[in-house]
Amino acid sequence: EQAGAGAGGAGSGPPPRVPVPAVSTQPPIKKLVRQLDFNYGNPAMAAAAAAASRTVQPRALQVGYPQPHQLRAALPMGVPHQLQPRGLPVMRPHQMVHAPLPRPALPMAMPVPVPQARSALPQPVQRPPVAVPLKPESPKPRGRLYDGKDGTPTKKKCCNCRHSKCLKLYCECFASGIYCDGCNCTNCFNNVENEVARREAIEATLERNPDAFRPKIGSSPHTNRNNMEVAGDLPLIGKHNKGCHCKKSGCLKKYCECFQANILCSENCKCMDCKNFDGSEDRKHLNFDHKNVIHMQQAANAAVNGAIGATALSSPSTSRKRKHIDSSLDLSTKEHLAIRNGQLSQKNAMASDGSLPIGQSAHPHMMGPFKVTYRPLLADIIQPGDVKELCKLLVTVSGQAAKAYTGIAPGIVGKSRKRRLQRRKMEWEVL
DNA sequence: GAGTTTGAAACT
DNA sequence: CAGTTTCAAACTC
Ligand SMILES: [Zn+2]
Ligand SMILES: [Zn+2]
Ligand SMILES: [Zn+2]
Ligand SMILES: [Zn+2]
Ligand SMILES: [Zn+2]
Ligand SMILES: [Zn+2]
Repeated sequence: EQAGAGAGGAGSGPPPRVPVPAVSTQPPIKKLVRQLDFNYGNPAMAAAAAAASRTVQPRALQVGYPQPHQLRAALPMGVPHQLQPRGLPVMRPHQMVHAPLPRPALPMAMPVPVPQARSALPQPVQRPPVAVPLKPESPKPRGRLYDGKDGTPTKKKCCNCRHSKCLKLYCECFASGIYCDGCNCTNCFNNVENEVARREAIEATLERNPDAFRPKIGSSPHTNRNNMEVAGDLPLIGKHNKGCHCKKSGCLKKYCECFQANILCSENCKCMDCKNFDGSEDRKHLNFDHKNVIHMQQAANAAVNGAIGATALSSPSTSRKRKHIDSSLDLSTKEHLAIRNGQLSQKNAMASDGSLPIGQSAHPHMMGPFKVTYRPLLADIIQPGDVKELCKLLVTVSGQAAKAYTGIAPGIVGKSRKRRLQRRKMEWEVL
């Protein structure tokens, strides 16, 4: 019974730690789940935003989704914020950034997140571990950003809301923190013209759930210290923060947010008859049907209704959820990596070629309301504090080297400290 | 494209 | 917090 859900896992059977077969492809995504995708882009808007930001005076940003708690003052300019500010939908690291200058012009402001209370360093606490941005995948991945048709940027379609005014989380656009633009919605208030109402809606939403605009999928680095190999890592990195509550989809259809995000169900999920776990035969079957959506759906159906589902045939014990995904990072690495990257791909990122959940990088440009500009891949990875550390390290190292060469005793720096520094240095090299 | 199914979000 | 309703997307035909 509730197989999947929590119980299963732990104790019973041998963990079939099935190594996941290479990931295979999954159906091209169509739309993403509601709320899962935060990056939309719109070059024009981005440019405008950038321009606008340039003209504004530096002040606190705030334009966007106000965080109830305190808003911290301005972000360090020019510096990428590192942690994701709570509350707001952030975009993927390498793609966008908030403009350096705070305070976007009004109209575009979207959810700019307010930096969480502390700015940077403080939180050793467990911030969601994050995966490292794999490959930046440059700009093209998403095949259909622009629909070829008449050359008009059809961009990805957005919502088709009719009764929510696009001011509720039901609306994908609103949930993603973007304005509706080119959507097929009716009675839309998620636009600049209705900024006031929109803002109120945002506040109300945040009141209900302060994390409403934060990414729902936390990442979990499945990487080892070097984080390499992540890329090869299978499909599932990260887990849904709240978990799904599916009852009839077996978590093998896009109705399931976990599945849609291309991640396995976790202990956070309270789904029934979950088949979205590592080692699930049913899930494997899906993956094997490369690129064939129809086949995949059929496989999913089979799994769900038990017709063919592996679960029907094989051991009754099959169902487990993965519990601790994380694992293997050493502390220091975690410290460094955990903080950033708050989110993984929130959508099913499978590309036509079957890629991983993570990257989604494709957006060549970003969307408007947020001010965005292109940013280096490591922009969100490298934090100001890191830079400082690195500088310190370099100074220290160079000093030591000098001493070594000059025969001066190096004793000043403790060994352990040195080691730490060394380790850090290595981490940097990796990055 | 119309109609059904589904589970998150909203509401009570 | 649980139970119900609302909603828009995923899916089916
Ligand atoms: Zn909408
Ligand atoms: Zn929309
Ligand atoms: Zn709309
Ligand atoms: Zn599910
Ligand atoms: Zn799940
Ligand atoms: Zn599940």
